[in-house]
Amino acid sequence: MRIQKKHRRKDNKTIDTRQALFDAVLELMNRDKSFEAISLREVTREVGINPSAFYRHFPDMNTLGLELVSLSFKTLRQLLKDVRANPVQGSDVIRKSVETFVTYVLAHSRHYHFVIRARLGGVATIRAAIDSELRLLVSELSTDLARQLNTDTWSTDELKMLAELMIGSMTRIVEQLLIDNRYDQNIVELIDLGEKQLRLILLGAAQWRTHS
Amino acid sequence: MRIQKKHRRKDNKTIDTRQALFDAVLELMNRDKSFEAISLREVTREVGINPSAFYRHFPDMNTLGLELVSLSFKTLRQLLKDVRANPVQGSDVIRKSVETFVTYVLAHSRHYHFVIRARLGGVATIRAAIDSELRLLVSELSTDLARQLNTDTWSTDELKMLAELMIGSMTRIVEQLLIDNRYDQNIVELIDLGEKQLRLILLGAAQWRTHS
DNA sequence: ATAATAAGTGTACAGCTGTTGACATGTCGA
DNA sequence: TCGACATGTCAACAGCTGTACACTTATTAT
Repeated sequence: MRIQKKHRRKDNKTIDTRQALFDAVLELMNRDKSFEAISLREVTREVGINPSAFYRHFPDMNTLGLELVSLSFKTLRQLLKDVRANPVQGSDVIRKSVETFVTYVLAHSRHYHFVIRARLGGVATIRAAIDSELRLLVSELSTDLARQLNTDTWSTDELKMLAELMIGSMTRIVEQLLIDNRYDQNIVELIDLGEKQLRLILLGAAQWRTHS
Repeated sequence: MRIQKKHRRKDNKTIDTRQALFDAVLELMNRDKSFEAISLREVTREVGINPSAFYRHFPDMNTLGLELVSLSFKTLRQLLKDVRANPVQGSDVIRKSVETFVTYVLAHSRHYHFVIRARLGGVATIRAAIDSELRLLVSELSTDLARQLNTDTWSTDELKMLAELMIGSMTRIVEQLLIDNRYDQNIVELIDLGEKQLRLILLGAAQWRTHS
């Protein structure tokens, strides 16, 4: 029995092509194509390889898309891990959180651009993958919030409701940030918007049921 | 000079075909195709006419999509007009508002399904059209809110921020309601979610700057 | 050095696409 | 009645698509 080993050239050409395929898809989406509308041949054309060579790396576009989803969320998960390990300090926690978040999103803009666009528009399997990743985020934030809020007045469902509201708000910010070059409306304005929305939500959360 | 008149058969066949083209697109999107991925030929096939006949009604798919946008928002505008003319009465205003909203959306589900999906995923021109309609909604809601809130503590930007938060929340509800047959998770739950989110937002709004 | 394997090329195929032009048919006003 | 016009059919086109198969070339382990 033969031992299966990873094949790679001395210049890592193999891995580069695979990466180039990812990049090509992201680039084409950046040029205003939805994932569904990108053809296999377009991608290989962009990379500069023969259409047949695509199959050496992925069985079809769909699985490429799915890998792109988990790849994109891996970087987001990294951000959240960093933040949790090294919590935001200082007086204005909310503002700084939004700022680091926006900075991070812009640094990986093409990944998040892909996610935002494919979340609703694309193929069912990809949509489902993104959805389950987002659900994970919501439940993670829920447990984070559970530690900070009074668990007597907050049920599990209500924590989820709050988490969804916060993530929903941030999602809208990302949408406005990345779609249609609309970041010409100053980034600072969007950070301001996100900050105020979060602040208002947390203000509401602080009053939740204590007023009744 | 000849007077141009609308041509219609006694059975209104003309208008029916046009309507049938709209319906075909909505139907195909309901079968999980993004608008961009629907071909002209598919639509005519669905209707049962020759591909060439399409051009008798629209110059291309894009303008059909644009008309579909304004058509969809026309019904939504009607809802809002109704609500404003006949405001929700009784003890639980928020709950009833969310209920009527959800009912209305479900009654025109295919239109809103189209809007939700095309808002981010589709062609640039259609995206822009939907976006400007949504901006209009936000500004309308802003002026509505201005009448109900203390304009001393609420600036125009802040009113817009609040309106965007509320509409964003409702948009998420619609997304969950219409995408992926996910309304099997009971509709009542979604109404509950929407109600609580709105309640929390308004709770935060009530405290906005009065606490400082 | 050689055999195995990974990666890429070239060619070919049937199927679908948008769009055109010439033609047929039904509807209605004059 | 008849001509104008709206609507629809039919056949054809060039172009793009995904995928298959046989092939060449590079890389690596033994």
